[in-house]
Amino acid sequence: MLRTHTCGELRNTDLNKKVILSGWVQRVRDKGALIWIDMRDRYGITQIFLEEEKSDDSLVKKARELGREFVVQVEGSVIERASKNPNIPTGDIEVVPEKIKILNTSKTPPFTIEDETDGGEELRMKYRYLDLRRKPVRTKLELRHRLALETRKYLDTQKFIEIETPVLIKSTPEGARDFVVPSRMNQGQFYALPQSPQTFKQLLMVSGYDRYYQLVKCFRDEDLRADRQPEFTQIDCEMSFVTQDDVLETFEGMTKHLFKVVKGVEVEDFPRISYQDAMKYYGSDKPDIRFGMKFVELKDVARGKGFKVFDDAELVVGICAEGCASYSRKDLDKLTDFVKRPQVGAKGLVYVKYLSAEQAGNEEGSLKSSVDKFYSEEELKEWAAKFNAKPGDLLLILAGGADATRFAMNELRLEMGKRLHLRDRSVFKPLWVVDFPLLEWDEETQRYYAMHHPFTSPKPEDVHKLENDPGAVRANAYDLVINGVEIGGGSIRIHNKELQKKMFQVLGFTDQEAQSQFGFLMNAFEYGAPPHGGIALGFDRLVALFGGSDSIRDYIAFPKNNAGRDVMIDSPSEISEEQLEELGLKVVNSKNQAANNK
RNA sequence: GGUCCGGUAGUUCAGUUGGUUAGAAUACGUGCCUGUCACGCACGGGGUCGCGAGUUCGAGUCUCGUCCGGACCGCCA
Repeated sequence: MLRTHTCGELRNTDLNKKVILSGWVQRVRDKGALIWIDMRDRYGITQIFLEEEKSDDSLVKKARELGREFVVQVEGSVIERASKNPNIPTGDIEVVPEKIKILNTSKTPPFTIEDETDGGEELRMKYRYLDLRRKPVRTKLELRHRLALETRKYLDTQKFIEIETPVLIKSTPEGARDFVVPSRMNQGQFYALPQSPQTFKQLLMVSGYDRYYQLVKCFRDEDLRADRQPEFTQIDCEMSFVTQDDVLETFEGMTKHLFKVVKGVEVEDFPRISYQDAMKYYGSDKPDIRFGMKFVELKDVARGKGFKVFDDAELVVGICAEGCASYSRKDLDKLTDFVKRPQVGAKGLVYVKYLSAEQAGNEEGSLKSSVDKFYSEEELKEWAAKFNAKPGDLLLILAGGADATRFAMNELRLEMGKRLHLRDRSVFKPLWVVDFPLLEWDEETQRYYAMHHPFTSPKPEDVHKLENDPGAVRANAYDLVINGVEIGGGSIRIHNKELQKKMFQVLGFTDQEAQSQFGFLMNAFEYGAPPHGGIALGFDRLVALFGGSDSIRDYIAFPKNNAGRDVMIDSPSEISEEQLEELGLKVVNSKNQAANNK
């Protein structure tokens, strides 16, 4: 037997027991006459204790051979510690060894295996198998496991069944770039890895599996971010004979369940706001509603006073930052620099300080702004009223084209939320964003694209606009947003062949293209397709949100870096001439050739 | 495709206006230490300053290029 107990379970109640432990050497503290060895495994740390005088010479010698991360087996008895350590669960006891066996040696690791490691990101990713030994990383993977388990348990109680769908599928031009896999048996042809199991789950609905789910890897060949990996996991679901409300209620229930059992948090009912209102009040389709600071539009009160910037603007919009009238010139300059960054893109920032009586040095308080030249105090007061601003508050105003200004104001609102500590990681505010537009016009290619995907159904009352005003058609589509993070989205699907055909027409597909790419789905719709709809939640993002992090990388055992590389196994990599030959492929252009050959 | 930040000891970093032999902490090694638990003390080894070119009497430091890593914009139905 290699062990009778783990390194995390022995307590006072185990005194005098003969035990065998196996694990890694965390640290040896050799004080000459006394030697302590911290032994670590997944479950915790147990202290091994030797006295030079009372122990066998060979045992002491063996103990002194141990280095960090050696794998050892210790046989001995549990005793009470002379001086206890209240900071760890096993801190009342220690094990006095009779035998120490080195199961394997270890090189000194390139960084310390400690909660607060000295290793940088790059090194930890290269030696990810060592990084995973660290408790903070292990805790994150344990959280991931727990969420996966509870998701499955909940969906099982709701009569969902998990069905696997294929990974080698067919490339389609819509949406994100596909990862592509060459076929040896069909040279010159390629599989694609799924961006989502979308069409398969819809086919399962046609087959009568009216509640399907899958925790499934999906793949998108697009550039990465802290919250985007080329392979990622979705909680993918589909239901038949449901309305939009049925889907929202089911997954609101699931989300609440996860918060309750995994985090011990009771979240309130999720508000539902339309895409249009989300854009109007937050400038974003994934608003963070942990704090207010809603947009207020000022065009009607600000125009016609000779301030050209506002007069010429399509949109004049502001937010009210509570208690920020005390901001100095320097603070305001910093905010101005923030909005002028190319990533935010505003031309400038107008402020109005609603000074309190104390700040103004008079009895009533006063209003001071960067546009005092154009607006009287009375007029500024009228603005303040629109914001429900109180003395002591600060109004921040941007103007310009509607889309760009909303975008910049969203960035500014989030920045102010951060500065005012209103984005508390222990607070969770989910919401549904509903009534998304069905289509999005793309200037570059001069055509409409499906905002969600081409299988999303238009709202029945808007279907008649498909011909003449496709941009105005709203979809039965919804997103789940939590704390400003898009956690998932879905829709009620089209289940009628004619409507699906029409949708492809609007998207600029010829009948032939639609038939060759999605014919299997439209054919299936002719054999009794039930009304259906579903949702997919980004599992990695959900786990990171639960863990209180913006980056999903730490919650993935073996993630890729921001260039899509796995620096541990060094992939992607070239393949041999023989492999290329078999696949009927030839590399004609490789900018990485030189780098890889070094 | 673009913008920004970084690369100096095993590791994390400092390094002044361009100027003598590039430092600290930690890790590692050796010795001492009877209750440690981030043990302590003493001593020691450890450097292609990412790489290449340029400017200069002289480059870790300035310029250009390049590679690597990180963050972001575009992109992500």
